Parts: sequence; structure tokens; C-alpha cells
Amino acid sequence: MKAKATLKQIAKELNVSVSTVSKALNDSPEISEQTKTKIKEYAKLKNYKPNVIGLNLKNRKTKTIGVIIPNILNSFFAKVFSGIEKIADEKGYNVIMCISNESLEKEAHTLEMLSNGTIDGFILSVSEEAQKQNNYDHFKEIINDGTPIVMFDRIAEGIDCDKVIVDDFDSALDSTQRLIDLGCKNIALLSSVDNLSVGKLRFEGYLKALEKNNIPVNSNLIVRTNSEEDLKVQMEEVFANNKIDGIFALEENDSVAALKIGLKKGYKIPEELCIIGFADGILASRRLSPSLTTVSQHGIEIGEEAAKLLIKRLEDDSEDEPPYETKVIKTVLKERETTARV
Amino acid sequence: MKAKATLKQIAKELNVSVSTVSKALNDSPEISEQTKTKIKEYAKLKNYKPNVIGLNLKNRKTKTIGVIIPNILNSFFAKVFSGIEKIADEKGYNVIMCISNESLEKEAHTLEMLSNGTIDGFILSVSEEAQKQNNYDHFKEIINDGTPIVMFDRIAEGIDCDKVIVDDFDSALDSTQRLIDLGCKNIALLSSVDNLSVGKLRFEGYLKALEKNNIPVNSNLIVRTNSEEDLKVQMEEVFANNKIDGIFALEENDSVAALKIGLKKGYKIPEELCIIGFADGILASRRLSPSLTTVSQHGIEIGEEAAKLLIKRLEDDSEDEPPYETKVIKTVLKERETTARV
DNA sequence: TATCAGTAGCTAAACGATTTGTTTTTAGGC
DNA sequence: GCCTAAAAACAAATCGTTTAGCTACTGATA
Repeated sequence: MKAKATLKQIAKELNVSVSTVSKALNDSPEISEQTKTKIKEYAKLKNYKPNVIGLNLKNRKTKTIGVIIPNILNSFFAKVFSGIEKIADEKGYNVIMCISNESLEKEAHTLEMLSNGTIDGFILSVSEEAQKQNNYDHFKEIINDGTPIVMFDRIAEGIDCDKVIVDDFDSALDSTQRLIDLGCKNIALLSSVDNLSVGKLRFEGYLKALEKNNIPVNSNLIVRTNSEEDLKVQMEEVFANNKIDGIFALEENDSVAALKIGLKKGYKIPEELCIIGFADGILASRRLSPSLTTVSQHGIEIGEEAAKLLIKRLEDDSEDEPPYETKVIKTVLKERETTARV
Repeated sequence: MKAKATLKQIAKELNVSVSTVSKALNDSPEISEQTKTKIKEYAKLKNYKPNVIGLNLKNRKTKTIGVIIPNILNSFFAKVFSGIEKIADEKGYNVIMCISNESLEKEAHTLEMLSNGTIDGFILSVSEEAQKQNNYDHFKEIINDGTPIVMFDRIAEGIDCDKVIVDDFDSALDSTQRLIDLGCKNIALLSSVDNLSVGKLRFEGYLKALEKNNIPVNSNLIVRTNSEEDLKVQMEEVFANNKIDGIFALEENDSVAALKIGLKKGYKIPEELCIIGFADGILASRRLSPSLTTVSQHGIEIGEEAAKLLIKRLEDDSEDEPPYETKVIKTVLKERETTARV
């Protein structure tokens, strides 16, 4: 393990002072061209790179963003991350990524651990456990300590910070309306994310659409749970006991499951049964046959917006904090075979 | 933005020296119980947390691992990352993640950027471009500078460092053998990763199996390319001009594509056509119907091993470097419907 | 020959923490 | 009342950088 070159070593070697070396490498006019080239050449030879830690300490910032994601195996989050990474890279920031694993404790611990000089600010999506318990004190504390947070997708209502969200309510409303326009009268709702903020908003959008069209709500067609396993069991029941002609699923997995059961029960899709589902990521919705119509969220764009908001705040040095913003990223309905009625 | 508490401030406030505060908070026996409690209480009140940057500078290490992944939207890498994160967390390390986007330049730039004190060591999978050009100088440089690297899955042959790989050759051999045992005589090979080290090894495994069973290699059945699009075109040709009864696909996407075309062409699966494919991640192989038999790689375990190797090296303080290790993580053949002949 | 301006480089402080090596205070023994 | 040893606290160096403020020198001008 070779010792890395430092200003000190170079200075000693060339018989000049540390500040001369520093200034020479930074092209300060205080240093003569001759000395500059001498020092630069030697530095290059020794492969000198300024130690970032020393700089960080001096500048009191790290140019690093901490990202906390509930679950990396969910490709929606992966997409968002890749958006964050893109912007961060453009603006010269590093990105640290940690996984909360949907656990409140891990989330709080990570915030705690990184907020001590490691990072300048956070971008995160709230863990399931925190949302379930409605426990957001850890966020409050960090923000109070002066570390800015940007929340995306799953946000903490009542916490003052920048936010990037999807228009869950409107997209659910529009999607349900689309099913109604296609002639569906008995539209089942499937949710395995009922404990999350996004799940609630989407459910409300569904209700609103029914109301607008004077379709009575049939609670037998509504499955709201927190577990995928549970969802499948209940879904089987709904299929067994009801005549349904449309399905609106709040999660990609839910819609895939619905499609499979629908096919198994012998429904003709889309002739007898239409399906629309939210698509978090890059799951195989478009590859299935029939391919699934989805409400697509622009994960990358969400990440980009979040990163922009955070960096803007970090680099703002006006006296009083600018007000917090909430950006809404619109979804698009990607129509595929499960709604392809003629 | 409240100013964060520092030792200095606390010292001034309580009229003691900085060193007294530091020692009190670290429970040094040099400080009287009385003073200790006084200082500790005040620190708690002010929500003091030691600034990590100061510590890093002092200790000349950061307890942070840099992970470079070619593409986060590939769920295999996501899995590996989650394994790394788990071990890192257990051992008190942070993880920085960056995406090379399969680009040599971005990969080199990231290495450069992080190797200046930001991280203690790297875990990475080589970008496609670097493998294609066989250009590994950037790795050499970093290792020479004293920053250890652990490579996983896609490794750079000839670079001296710790490695974690999958037994690509053996798994390909075994899978092909399995197809042969099932009675397949005309086994097509589909690869959209022909430029990657793993692609080459898998291809060789396939050849070896044929050779062992005295099956002549039929080059009309072999599709080796670097693009998924291209693969589909060529695959159609293979199906059109040949009678095939088995498919071995080197990538999850390839096998999904093969299954779709097979079904479209009216093959009965698995009766007339068996399919086995490598599965990188959590794609829908097991959800398709018929569900795909896959060679599953233990992504999480690969990540865990890589993290263990790196941390072991980082914390080793023996005079001479221990020799580099290469760990092989075995795959498992997950038999599903596409090989379910009776 | 002072004085001045300009150039080239150096010294020292700062960032936030730990730690080695003093110094000060206190209590006890005679 | 004096000395000594233990206990308690402090000062300063260190990590690697930047930067404000000086110093030393050169050559030109009055």
C-alpha cells in the first residue's frame, strides 16, 4: 500500500512551502510560471490528487447526497435512483445509497449515521413501517438539525420539506374512468399497498370515478390489504363470487396476479375483462400476453426532479430559506392489450 | 440552518478545554465523574454528534465502500448490491453506489473521483465497454495507488485483485447436459451478451457438453450477438430454417424472447421444445406460462462475499498483503415447466 | 540613497476531532 | 506547614487542505 502523495510531501521534496504547492496547483497568479510548472510536473509524476476529506473539512460540505430507498429490488426505486445519479453527476455531486428495508428503525439509524458530515442532504422515500405508524419524528429532527430532505413518491404528510410526487389521485381517477368508458360496469379494485400513502390516494381516485359516473360502490369487489399473499387469496374469492368486467390494480404485482387468475378462470381478455394496473418499474407488464395496460410513472424523471430540488437548496445561500416546493410528475396511461377493445 | 454543535462550542460554553470535552464524551478515566456527567448532559441537550469528516481526516479512513455497477436497472446487480449493503451495515461501513452505465469513461472517472479519500475500497462489476476493449488500465492504476478492488461477476482477466464469480462454465455445461438428458438433440444457443466475459464462459460450457455427448456442433443453431434486437431477428431465422428441440439462453431476456417465439411458432413446450436460461435477477421467468427453467445466480450471496473479502482486506494490518482470492459462488438449476418432461 | 511598487514566496490559522505530553489542583502523610 | 503523589484538566500536535496576511527581494523612480 503505497503512501499517497500529499501537499506536504511535495513541498518537502521540492523545498518550498505547502501553500506554494497548493497555490501552484490551483494556478494562483501569486506563483511564478517557472515554479508552477516545476510543481505541476512533479505532482503529475507522483500522481497527486487532493484528498477530498481535507477539502470537505475545510469547506464544511461534502458534495454528497444520501439516498434512502425502502427496497432496491423494486425497480421503480432503481429507476428513480438512476435519475438522481444522473443529475448529481452532472452537478458534481456523489451519491450514497442506503436501503431502509421498509424498517423504521433502519431508516432512522441511517439518517442518524449519515447526517454527521457524511452527506449534505437526503433524498428518500418513506419506509412502509414509518408510514404505517405515522411516525415521522426522525425526519423532523434531521431537518431541524439543518440537513435538508427531499421526499419522493411516499411522502410524510405534515413534514415541511421539498417533495416530488406522482399525481396518484388523478391517475387513478383517469384510469378508472377509462375502464368505465370501455364499458366496464363491475370494476374490481386490487391493492396490496393499502398502508402506503400512495395506496390511499389511488383508492380515493377510484372511488371518485365511480361516484362521478353514478356507479354504486360494491365493497365485494374491493380488496385492500398489505400482503401480496393475502391479496391472491382474496382475489380468488372475488372472482368466485362475483361477475366482474374490469380490474384496477394499484400495484404492478397485483395486476400481473389478476391477469393470471383471469386467464385461469377462462375470461377472454380484453373482450370480457379489462385490466389496468399501476406499473412501478420495469416488470414484465408489456411482455405478458396479453400485455398489460399500465399507469406508468416516470421514475427517472422523479429522481431528476428530486435531485434538482435538493441541489438547488444546498447551493442557495440567501439568508432566509426559500419556501418548500412540491413537484407533481404526471403519469401516462400506456394502453396495451388488456384494454384493447374495438 | 442551525449551526451544528462542535467540541469547541461545548468547551467554550462550559469553560473547559476541547480535550476535556472529547475525553469526557469518550468516557476517559482521566476525567472526573462529575465533569463527565455535566458535559454529557450538555452535549445531549445540544444534540451533539461528532463530525465524521474530522474523524475521517484524523483516522485516514472513511469506513465507506464504493460500489460501481454497470446498470442498476438490471435486477441482478440490485440483488448483489443489497447483499453488499447488508454486510457493510453489519460491519459499520457505509456504501456509495455509482453507475457506470456500461461506459468505460464513466467507470474510469468514477474510480478517479472516489479514490481520493472518499472511500476505502471498491466493489465493482466491469462495464461492457471496458470488457469489449479489453482496457483495464484504470483498475491497475487505482490498485497501484493502494486502493483495493473486489470484482464480481464480470471480472477483468489479468488484473490482480479479489474476485467473486459464478461458475459460468460449469453451470452452462450442466444445463446443456440436462437438455441432452431430456432427449434434446438440436439445441440452439442464444446469447445477447457475447462481448462479456460471462458470455464467453457460458458458450464454452455449452460446447463442452455437446462434445462430451458426441453431438456435432451445428453453427446454424448458434446465435451470438451483443444486442437484444439483433438477437430477435436472428432467432426468427433459426426457428424458420431449422428443426430444434432445445434452447439454451445465456441471458434472462433471451430466454423470455425464445419462449415467446417458440409459442408463436406453435411448439408444444416442453413436449417438443425444452428451454433453459440464465436468470440474472427477478425478471418474470417463474411467472410466465409455461414458467421458465432457469440457472439462478445467488446475487445476494455474491454481494455478501464481495463485501466480506473487501472488508477483510481493509482491516488486515499485517505487513505484507495477503494473496488475492477468487471465490466461486455456485448456481442452482431451478427446474420449472419448460423442462418438465415426464 | 531612500522610497515605492510589484513579484514571489512564506507563515499561520482554520476546519473538527483525537491524543500525547504537560501543568495545575487536591489530598494525604509526616 | 511542607512535600509528594495521585487526580483532573489543559495545551498543542496531527490529519490535508485553503487562504488571509506577511516578508523578502528586485528594480525603478524621485
